[in-house]
Amino acid sequence: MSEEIRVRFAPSPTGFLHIGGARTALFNWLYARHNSGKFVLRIEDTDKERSTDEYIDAIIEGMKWLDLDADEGPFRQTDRFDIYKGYIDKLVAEGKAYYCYCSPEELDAKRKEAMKQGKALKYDGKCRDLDKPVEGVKPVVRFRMPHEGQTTVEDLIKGNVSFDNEQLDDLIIARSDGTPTYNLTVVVDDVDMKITHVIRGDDHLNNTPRQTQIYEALGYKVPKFAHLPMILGADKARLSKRHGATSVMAYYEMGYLPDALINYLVRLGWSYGDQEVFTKDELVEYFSFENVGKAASIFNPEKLLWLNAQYIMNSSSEKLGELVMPFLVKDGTVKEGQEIDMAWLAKAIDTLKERSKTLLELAESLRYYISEDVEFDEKAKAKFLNDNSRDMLVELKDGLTAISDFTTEEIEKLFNSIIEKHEVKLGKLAQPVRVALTGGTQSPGIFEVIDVLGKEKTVNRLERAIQSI
RNA sequence: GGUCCCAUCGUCUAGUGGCCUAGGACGCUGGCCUCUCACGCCGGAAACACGGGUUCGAGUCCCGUUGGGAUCACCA
Repeated sequence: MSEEIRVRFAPSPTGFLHIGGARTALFNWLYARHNSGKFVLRIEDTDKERSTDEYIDAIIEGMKWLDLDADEGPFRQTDRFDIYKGYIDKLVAEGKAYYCYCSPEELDAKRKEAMKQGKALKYDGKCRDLDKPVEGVKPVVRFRMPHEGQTTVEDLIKGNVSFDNEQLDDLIIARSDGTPTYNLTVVVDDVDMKITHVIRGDDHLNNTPRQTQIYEALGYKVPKFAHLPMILGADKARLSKRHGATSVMAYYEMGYLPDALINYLVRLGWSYGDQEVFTKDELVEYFSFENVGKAASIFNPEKLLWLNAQYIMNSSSEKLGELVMPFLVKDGTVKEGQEIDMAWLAKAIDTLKERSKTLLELAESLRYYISEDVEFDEKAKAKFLNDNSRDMLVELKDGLTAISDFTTEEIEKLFNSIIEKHEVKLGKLAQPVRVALTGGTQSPGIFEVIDVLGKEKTVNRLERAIQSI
């Protein structure tokens, strides 16, 4: 019997959950679900200077929105300092790590010098063989890296990657205040949490041989690795605020559906033949590292927008009604405490969902259905609400008022009789009506709009438009 | 600069030596549909970075060049 697959997402709470982190979390989640394994969330907050509880909450909020549910955690490394301490002491006792008394300033100066001379920026090993402590200096602990041979990382995505051990320097595993650093904690935790596959961004690939050495010094089996290619901005630089929104929750605010973001993100680096749109179940079923590419990819907001439109189009109007409510409340279309008939809202959304790329757009369009009055677009009013259309609008208003059976069929008959009488095409009447009812020149089919609005609102708005001429 | 990774349309990608006259998707674009806007449908422009090998045959394998990225903290 094979061992259970266990993966983890291990963000550092020094910022919000961003696009890159979300993609890493997603691939971990997919791998766990595909293999019926476990997905662990671990917060790497050993850097107390930069980590905050707010960011921990923000990361959890982002994952919750994306519905990337963890099976275990969140674990916090700051709760585990005793564990790391034990391992650090053990390493020192066995001579696999040593105290280093060099000051940060001294190290910095050496780095700059090395940079100037174009040499490798590597710790020179000054304290490596020191036999007694330096008085009055709080030392850091350094891991004693081997200087000879090679370390090969077996990566599920990149293949075998070899590094000369000569390259590896004696990295710091404990700060002078005794707190552990990343390269130690990540190894200890992955061992302790029985992580079988380390799936992370390929910016970690260069760290991997160092970590491999630590695994071996501790006497543990190294897990499997899968280093995901980076997500870059349009200028091929690392994705940052300059490239637009990078925080996952910003996409919530812009009216994106979580599944659309997921679908977009998964196709950045992964593919399944020519398929573009996937359900979550399909993703779980199809996901495999064999189909993960090696090259970095560029974040393309247009394609995400298109996917979001697809997801909106294919969502039920009832569900969209629920999702769009917060946006309606936020922009004031729906007042605090105002009752909205959700069945009616769904009917309104039926007419709008194939012309809304985001929930924000949907909310905006919904305004002319929900609000009492509509504001006329100046140019539209000038072009369509004028003496040319006035008579037809009056006839329509009177005709609609007189209709007892307010059905689309009857309404269409009325429209036809008016345009026949005036010898014009439907557009000549439909556009002025559209402006009268929605305030602008773009909307769903005019009969759909009237149907959603109902008799009273339709007649009132026509009256108001006529008065404005 | 050292080390490591990477390289198919503008972008995401299919391609695992002959099925490639290189396929799909976004975007762009011409048309159809039509009461507007969308949706949808039909069509178009658009790529194997370059140079050497290996092979009967290379987008696919190897080497080099070029280009891009990552990393080199008492950050993770």
